Amino acid sequence: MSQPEGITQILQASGRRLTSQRRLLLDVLNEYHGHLDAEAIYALAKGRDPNISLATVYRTLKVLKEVGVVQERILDREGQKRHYEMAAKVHYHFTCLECGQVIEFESPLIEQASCDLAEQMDLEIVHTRVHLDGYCPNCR
Amino acid sequence: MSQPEGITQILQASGRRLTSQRRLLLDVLNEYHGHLDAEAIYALAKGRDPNISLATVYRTLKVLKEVGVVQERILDREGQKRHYEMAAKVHYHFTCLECGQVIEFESPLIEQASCDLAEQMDLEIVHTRVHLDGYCPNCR
DNA sequence: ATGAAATTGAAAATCAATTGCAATAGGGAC
DNA sequence: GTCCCTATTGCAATTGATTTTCAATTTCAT
Repeated sequence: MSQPEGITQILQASGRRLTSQRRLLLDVLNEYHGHLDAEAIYALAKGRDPNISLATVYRTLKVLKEVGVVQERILDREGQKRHYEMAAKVHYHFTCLECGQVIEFESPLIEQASCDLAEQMDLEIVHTRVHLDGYCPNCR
Repeated sequence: MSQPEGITQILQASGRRLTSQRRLLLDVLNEYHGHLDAEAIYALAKGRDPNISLATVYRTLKVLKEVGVVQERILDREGQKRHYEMAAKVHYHFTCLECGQVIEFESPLIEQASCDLAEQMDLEIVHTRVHLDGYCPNCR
């Protein structure tokens, strides 16, 4: 019930299978809709299936990314690790350099900037990554 | 002559020294103003000083980053490695997913979007990362 | 020139992410 | 339901970028 029906089909359409591990990870991602890193996802998943391995987490995230169900982000300025979330409508992120909180936002202006550029330079833009960092109201 | 005078001062102001290795890396970064990764910088530097080590390259890039002389970027969507360039006026990047070419661009719209958000959410924005990928005119 | 402190090279260590392999488990065909 | 082929898994080992440790060297204020 926690899975949108489509996902099985999406996976199977590309000859993939919906295993219990994949179902579990989808559950986790759906429930904790923040921006989890692989380690955090692993920890949460392990709480329900102690046998799941970190390698499976990475492999599953890769698959879910490929089929467009989850999105991968680099949220910390150091870029050391990646964070994952269920694919949602286009939005961007702001990270507070002090407390680490992540704020999501949308921005038609940015979309327009990207369209402008595409037209002007004759590009086909597939993906737009935008990330701001700075200080949130509490920390500034 | 290839070094802006300021850099020595900038380094020394923070109790750092301008060593031959640092001078060399600054030369390299100034001459090849593209977006080099640490390995490429290392290769170029090694051509002139075979004794320089990769660790020094990383350490120096870190220092130059800290004093604001170079900027670090994540240009490939995989985010596996970082690229470096001399700090210049604010600009963003587009990477062709096919041929890998990087196109730089400026965008007042993006700056405005970021200012708008800052005001609206009461944020202080320190840094704006924007990166587009897609296909360049030749590859689309 | 002297010396304290910063910096270096080389090798080892980290850390996130990936991969090889043998064992396991989906899920279509019967 | 049973069979079988193949995708997937867990585990351990590996990769690849970056960082750190440490003894030796170099910078630069005095």
